[in-house]
Amino acid sequence: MSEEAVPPARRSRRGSGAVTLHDVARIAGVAPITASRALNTPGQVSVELVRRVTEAVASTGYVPNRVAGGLASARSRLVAALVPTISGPVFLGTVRALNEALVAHGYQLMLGQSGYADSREDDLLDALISRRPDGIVLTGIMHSPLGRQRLLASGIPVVETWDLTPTPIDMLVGFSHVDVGRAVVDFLYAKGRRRLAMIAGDDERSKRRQQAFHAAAQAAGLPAVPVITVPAPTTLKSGRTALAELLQTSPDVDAVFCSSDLLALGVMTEAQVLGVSVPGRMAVVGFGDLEFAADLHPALTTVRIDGMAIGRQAAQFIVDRAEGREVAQRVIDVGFSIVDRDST
Amino acid sequence: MSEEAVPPARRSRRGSGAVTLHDVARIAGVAPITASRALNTPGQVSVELVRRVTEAVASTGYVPNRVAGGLASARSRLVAALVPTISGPVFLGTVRALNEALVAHGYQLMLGQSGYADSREDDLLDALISRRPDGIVLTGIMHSPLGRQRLLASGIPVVETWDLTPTPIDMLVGFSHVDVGRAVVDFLYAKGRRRLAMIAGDDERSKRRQQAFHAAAQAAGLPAVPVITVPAPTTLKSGRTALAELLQTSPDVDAVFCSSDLLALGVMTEAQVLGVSVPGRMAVVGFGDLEFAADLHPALTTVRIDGMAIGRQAAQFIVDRAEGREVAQRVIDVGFSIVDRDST
DNA sequence: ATATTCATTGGTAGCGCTACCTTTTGCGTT
DNA sequence: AACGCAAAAGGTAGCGCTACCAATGAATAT
Repeated sequence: MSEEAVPPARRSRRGSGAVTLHDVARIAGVAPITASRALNTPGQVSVELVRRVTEAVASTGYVPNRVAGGLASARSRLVAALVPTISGPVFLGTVRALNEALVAHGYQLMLGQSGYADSREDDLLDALISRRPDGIVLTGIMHSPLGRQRLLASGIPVVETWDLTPTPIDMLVGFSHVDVGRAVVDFLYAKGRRRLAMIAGDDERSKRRQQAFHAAAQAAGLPAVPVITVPAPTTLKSGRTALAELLQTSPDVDAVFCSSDLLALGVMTEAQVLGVSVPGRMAVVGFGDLEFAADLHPALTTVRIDGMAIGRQAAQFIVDRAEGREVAQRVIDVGFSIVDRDST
Repeated sequence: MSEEAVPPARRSRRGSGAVTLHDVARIAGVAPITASRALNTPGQVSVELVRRVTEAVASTGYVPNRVAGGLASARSRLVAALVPTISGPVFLGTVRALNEALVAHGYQLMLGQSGYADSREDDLLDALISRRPDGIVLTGIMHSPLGRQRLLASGIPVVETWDLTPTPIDMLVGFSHVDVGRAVVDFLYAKGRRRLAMIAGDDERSKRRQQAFHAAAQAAGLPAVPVITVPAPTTLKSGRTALAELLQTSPDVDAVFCSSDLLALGVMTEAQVLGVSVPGRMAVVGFGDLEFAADLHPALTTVRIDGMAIGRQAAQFIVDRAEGREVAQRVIDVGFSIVDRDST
């Protein structure tokens, strides 16, 4: 006689309790899919419905769940950046500009710090790929064959930066470290310097600059270039100790090319302590043109890299790819310049 | 007579084509859910099956899709960090340590840069919340009422850092800027300095230190403290110009408290140019104890904040919450110390 | 008047994973 | 031999959103 017992209108057993797009749609009196369009592609929905949906969003405090959106659309709108360390000020401008450009397009940046050791890089790469980012930006070039294979297999757009290579994985924004080494030799030679030295970090790119520097000096008929290698990341302190060591072994050096501005600051600090006049007895050239370089005393001559431009271009590459546009020019050389200030 | 036509074994209309957990399970000859457990909670699965699943993973190059996992489990394993700018070196150590600690627990860090203007903060907050992070770390305190409400409503664990407040949103790791201002006055007074000045960034926390500095000097019966305010983020350049300006109006100042080490470096640079001896005629105190402070010449006396400890503790807070552990002590004062070096 | 287009709205079916529950298996107990 | 019980394995049903397709009606073309 009695109806079958009504099934206990059981509330979804999971569910965060947060406002969902369905709630918004119900309140606005439209279908969920219409609410989705009203928010994502309002051009496809009548003005009236967009208004109602917008109102419902405001009244509920709805914040879309982009985890769900990402799963459904296979576009996470997340981009991963892989840097050796965020502490080194060199890549900071790149990361900042990258982040700003991405946020402007509705993307978010995930940070990955590999350390200067390659070993952790592969694990980190898997952790990042598991988030299915729409792009991966590497500072430097991926050398590990496993890493390359992993990236290729993932199908995720990749931008390598801060270097050039004839065999990029995908896209690239960088400049030639070999050219930098050569250009600094030419620059110092033109200034009348003949006894050149270099203080270089032990990372891949520093080494490349150092070798080119060495080779160019030799080609110019200059005496052998003493090189002091310091561990990455470079610091003011290692600049100081490196100069002290350098002057011990090669007291007649008249120009030092440092592989970072921080190193150069250390060199200038130590020079002042030792009573070595800059640029009088010794010229100093830095690398990076960090914000403080222009305001040191003496103002630091340095190799200027537009790290922010690198970041912006990397963001552009990835956004273009994510929106389905073909990237015509996959390799961009942003070049560099030597900013001639008072330390040379 | 004939069987019904076999439905066209239509390949899923979407799908990225990537290897999924189902593929792995099929190859290992187990149910998908068992494969999931073999990877996430291997203790619940027999050794034999774990081995087969692991093998299948290796043979296919499977990388789990944490977007899907995050949706299903309502745990994204993503943490958002909101900083004014990544360029200011002050928070860098915190972000680095935070990231390292999070990665060690399988979490990934998302970066949000609000700029020093509050206006963009609310939008950015929504963008971050839409990713449903398992935690949000703020550098500084959230003051915007809208932002506070948004955060509270989201139910996401929040850690405010680098400051103290009687009304934290949730959890907090910081120290008292007021105490810093006072302590530096005491320190300089004990060193015999009487004509104190301050060069302060125009951000919230600098201002608080500055006011306390001012008040403490007054309380000690010292003459009025001239203050030069410079825009955030602070730079070496603004330190130089600020000192020049300061000496113009108050030539008899014998101690300057700078609201960042970079500012202090600028002050020392300018002092050297102007022939003002440090610490002879003027003492300089920085803030932050950045890596380079100890190696300047003269070595910089500065307020040491353990930014990395702040980052690690913030990570601990969030991981604890995410794993369902109750956080007993929600507010941690990491304190500070004055590192007495040669500039005072 | 009919066919054809287009703009707008809605319905269905997943995306790849895990929470929750059920079933099966292996083993010791009485 | 029947039972109980824990461990191991599997089934089902979503998480909240969007791609794809279908339906509707209005406007235009023939």
